[in-house]
Amino acid sequence: MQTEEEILKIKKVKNTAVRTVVLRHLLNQEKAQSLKDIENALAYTDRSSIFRTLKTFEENKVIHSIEDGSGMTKYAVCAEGCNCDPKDLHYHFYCTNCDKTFCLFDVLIPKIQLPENFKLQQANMVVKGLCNNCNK
Amino acid sequence: MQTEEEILKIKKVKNTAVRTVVLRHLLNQEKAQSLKDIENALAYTDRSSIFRTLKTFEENKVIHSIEDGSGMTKYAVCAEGCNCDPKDLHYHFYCTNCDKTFCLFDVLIPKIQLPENFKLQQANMVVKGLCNNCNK
DNA sequence: ATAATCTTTGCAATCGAGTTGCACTAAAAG
DNA sequence: CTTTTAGTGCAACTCGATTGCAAAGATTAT
Ligand SMILES: [Mn+2]
Ligand SMILES: [Mn+2]
Ligand SMILES: [Zn+2]
Ligand SMILES: [Zn+2]
Repeated sequence: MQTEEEILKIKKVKNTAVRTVVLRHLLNQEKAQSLKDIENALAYTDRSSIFRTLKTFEENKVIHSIEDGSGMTKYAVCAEGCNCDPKDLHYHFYCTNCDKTFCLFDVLIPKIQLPENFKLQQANMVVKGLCNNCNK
Repeated sequence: MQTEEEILKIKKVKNTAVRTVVLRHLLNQEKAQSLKDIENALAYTDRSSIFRTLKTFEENKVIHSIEDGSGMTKYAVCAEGCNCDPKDLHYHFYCTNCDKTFCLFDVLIPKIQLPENFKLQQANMVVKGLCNNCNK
């Protein structure tokens, strides 16, 4: 597991106080975080600073965003070596009971055969249902 | 192809002026429509009426919604026989160039092997890239 | 080291998609 | 026809996202 500093160095994002603490928070969570989640966790850091940090992280592929339909965009740290291109595609699971959203890095995503002449660039794949904790 | 009246009858949704015109509009489009798209197309119908119509349609499985990451939820008429359960899952394609979003009814969606004890209920699968028109 | 320049941060204001309360109208039931 | 229920239009509001701006911090040039 890489440290915040290593990740930022690799992704060529300058290290600052806010960036370090936001990235550390994301690394410590198992579920993808919304802006509000992060804001609540980091009580003394301003929302817009976190917001801009997330934008910077996303542009530089430190994190990726997930639209899970909850109304708030969620963010998760990219896997080591991820370049946010089609080969790094993976599903996300949104639990309709506990609201957890996380990356299913281990679930194989098959090659998607698009119609003639379509070009795949990215994807937002969200599978919804009950997580193991809630499916009882 | 079913008429608006037939669809509403099958789905047990009472037919009204607003509902007919909204459904007709959706049927006439090849791409999924946002609330604003519909509002613009139906100049004399109120936004909140369209909004509530869409909610009613979705609850009764006349249409399904798509979160394509554009910031606006899109809506598309369900295929004949669709019941909005896992077996009716299909991908959606969002063209990052022309902003069209549509249902890929013809692209096979493989069985998704979820982790132990997870239960699949629905999904929001959006593949992004260039459509055949824009990929030139 | 100091000054000039660029970047990041915090705060407040704003935007806009989505949603709701309420009164009015239309349709269905009695 | 009268009562009840459902649908509509309008205005107001919510809330996540985004932006303008000035202060603070970091970097580069002199
Ligand atoms: Mn992910
Ligand atoms: Mn669809
Ligand atoms: Zn759960
Ligand atoms: Zn296109």
